[in-house]
Amino acid sequence: METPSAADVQGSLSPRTASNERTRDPRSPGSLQIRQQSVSQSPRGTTPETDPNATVLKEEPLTPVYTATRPVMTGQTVPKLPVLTNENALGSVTLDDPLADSQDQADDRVQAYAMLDFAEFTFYVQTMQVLLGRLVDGDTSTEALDIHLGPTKAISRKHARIFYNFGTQRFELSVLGRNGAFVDDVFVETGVTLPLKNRTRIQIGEIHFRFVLPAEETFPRRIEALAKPINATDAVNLKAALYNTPTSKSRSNSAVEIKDEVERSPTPKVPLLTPIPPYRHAPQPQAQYTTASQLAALQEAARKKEKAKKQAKPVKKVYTLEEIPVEFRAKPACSYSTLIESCLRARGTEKGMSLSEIYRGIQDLYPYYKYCSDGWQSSVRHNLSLNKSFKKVSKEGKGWLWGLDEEYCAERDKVKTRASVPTPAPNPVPTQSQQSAGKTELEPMIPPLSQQSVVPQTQPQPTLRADSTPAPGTLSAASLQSAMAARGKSIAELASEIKRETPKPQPSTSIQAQLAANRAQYAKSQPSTRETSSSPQPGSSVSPPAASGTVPVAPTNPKGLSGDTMKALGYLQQELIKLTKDRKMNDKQTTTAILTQALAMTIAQVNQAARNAGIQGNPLASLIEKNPQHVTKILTAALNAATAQVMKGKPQPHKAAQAPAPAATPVAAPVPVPHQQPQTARPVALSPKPQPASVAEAKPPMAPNAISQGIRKPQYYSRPPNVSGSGAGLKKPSGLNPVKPPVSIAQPSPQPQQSRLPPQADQSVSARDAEFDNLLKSISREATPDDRDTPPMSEKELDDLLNQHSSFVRDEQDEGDIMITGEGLKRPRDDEEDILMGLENKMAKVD
DNA sequence: GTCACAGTAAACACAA
DNA sequence: TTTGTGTTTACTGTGA
Ligand SMILES: [Mg+2]
Repeated sequence: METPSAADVQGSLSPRTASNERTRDPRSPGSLQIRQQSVSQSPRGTTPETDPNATVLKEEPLTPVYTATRPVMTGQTVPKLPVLTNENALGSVTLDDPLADSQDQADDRVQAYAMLDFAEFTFYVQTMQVLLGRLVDGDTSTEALDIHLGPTKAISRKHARIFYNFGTQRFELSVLGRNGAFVDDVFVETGVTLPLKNRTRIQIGEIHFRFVLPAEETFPRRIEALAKPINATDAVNLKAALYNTPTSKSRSNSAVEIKDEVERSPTPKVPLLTPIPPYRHAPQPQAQYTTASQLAALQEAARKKEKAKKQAKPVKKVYTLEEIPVEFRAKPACSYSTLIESCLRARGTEKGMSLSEIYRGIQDLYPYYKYCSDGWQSSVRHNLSLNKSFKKVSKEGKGWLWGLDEEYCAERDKVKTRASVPTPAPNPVPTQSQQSAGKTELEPMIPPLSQQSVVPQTQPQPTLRADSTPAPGTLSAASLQSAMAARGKSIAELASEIKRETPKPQPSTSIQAQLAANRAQYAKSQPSTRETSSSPQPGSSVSPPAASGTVPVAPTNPKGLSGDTMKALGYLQQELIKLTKDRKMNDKQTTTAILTQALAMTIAQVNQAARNAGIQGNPLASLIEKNPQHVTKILTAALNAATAQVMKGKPQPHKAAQAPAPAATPVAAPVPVPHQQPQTARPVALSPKPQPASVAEAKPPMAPNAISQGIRKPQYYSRPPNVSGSGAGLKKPSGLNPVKPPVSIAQPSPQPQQSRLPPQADQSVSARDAEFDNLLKSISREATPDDRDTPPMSEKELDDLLNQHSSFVRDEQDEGDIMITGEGLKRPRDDEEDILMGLENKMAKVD
């Protein structure tokens, strides 16, 4: 095996690849080192060794010579590896003569700046930067990746960059991927760069690793710095690779490929492409190894153990959003007890059902549970144990056969019926084909509107739930959300429905058109809405009626809004546009939808905050006056949420709102809130007690695993608003639960205050409808100073203007990536500002 | 603020 | 020893 000297590496100005070769596998004798390897001269010929256990699992056509496709750092030299020359940091590291024969060191030393310690391998950072991401065939830009993080689209093509910052003299991590990353269990959104300390934990998608600096106690082996001066160009081009020769030959420009199978297969021929690489946990390098044989022995033992473990317990497939049929993405809005009961009724026998049968039954009846992550089984067991409705019928094998305690059920139903408004008896047994057929199913089981929570499950983090909280919004937002809640749908779903259902020979591009669509949607859903007293639902109607808030914003003025309100709305509009300037826009319809939604959300949030704080008067105007930054924050979060929903069509209304602790981390909010006092900007006037200032910041005390599970254990659908979740019990059997009023998008569930809000007063459909209309009208009418005197723009003019936005395209590079967090949507574009300013002006003219 | 309830997770014990 | 099963407990969020 060729191990070019450092001088060779250093001296060459030609593009080359240095492979960071991992050769832990004992089956490749003498390869228990990681060494710089230049493949620049003859990538095919200089990798004579063939190791079937190569890390790189994917075979590709041979590439003659790696050609750098990345920008090259020029004109800069690195006298020494900064990290290692810093006494403070790593004084214990011995700096070898850079010109020393690398072959001598090859046996037990690794020259590297740092190490990325993955679960199954170790990547030695031997270059000034390392790119991590998802390799996409045909996308040459991804060929520059140093580490392939697997095929899952939750990982962006260029998801992260680890690089040495010469200015700060440290390694830093730039999060490039849409879905962000977790750094030391703290979510870091895209666009953020932060310093890396020794042993920093990084999680991208489901891939975990640590950034390890070469300190004796942490580095598995003696890591030597490439102490000699090197040309920065070389540094960039030195691509460390974790592969062995056979495949490395064919992948001269690639590095680590994280795959599922194959890796240690004796015949790593066909790469298996699994969405999430449940990669094997190869033995981690142990410190203090001095000989290759020792290392080999330990590694083999560990590997065997790992293998056995793997065989015994196959990794459950983790589905990506795309893989899950749309109709099964939402968790059925019924409690576990309901699930179990329905299952037992549908499939139970005299002898009962075993636990595993119940599992399967639930999965069959509710395919959602086929796709969601584990954890629900535990809840089922818990429920079986706890709930007296279920009793052990007979013993079988390990456990019991479970059945229904009909007596108890009957009693329970009686109590239920008494406690609530006349309600159809629960018939929790869905027909087998209901959910399977993709219907909204559960019809017989749950009142039509409370069927499914459509909140996509992304993470177990507390999320806003569209059907778990009373609609707090008063203004027009209420009607928008009422419409959503009426169908138990998320905003995103509703939005998509609006898109689909709105008769739009022409896409409705104007605010008015959108309004009309919303109105239509609202009206459509209204008849089935439970939250309004105007249309009482058959059966129980325990849910709080859609509240009319205390917000007196033109509550009785269908034609016009008060001056304050107008002013406030104008402010909102301007802020919205400001915020939008930094974003990549989409087609006009989408843009309109986003803006409309963001507006509605914001209003709802403000109203909610006001109500929480017992604010009387005009909360919007009041808050703007007292704490405009807070308003901006809310607006920002709402914009994020709206953008996520509209753009992705993914029912993840709360993702933005659940931005993991933006205030608690160096991470900025999805869109940096301008002029904001960091972390301290709290709505003094509106927050008598500490409460989340906005959706972006609103965050409950971190529940265990809350954030960390976001990526670590992707649950692509947030636990549905446990319809039965609260205060239900016998009083409110989930199956009988009326639809919960919609939650304000801008209102994260973690806000405990919201639950204590007085329910909104009833409001007639038409009133709210008009209000909604008026709101947006007024907003669009609110002229900017420059445009006050401009003549109104015709609908066509507006459309033409908006058409300009249709040229906005999505991020081509990451197109197809799954947006998990609903954040990171900020995509600046140079010409956006002009266009948006134009939009702003035009909007002002439109009426 | 308190309470009840449901969801979730974990610890633990037990049996196959 | 591992895995599945069942119980219990703790904690959290939600709604009344
Ligand atoms: Mg029981």
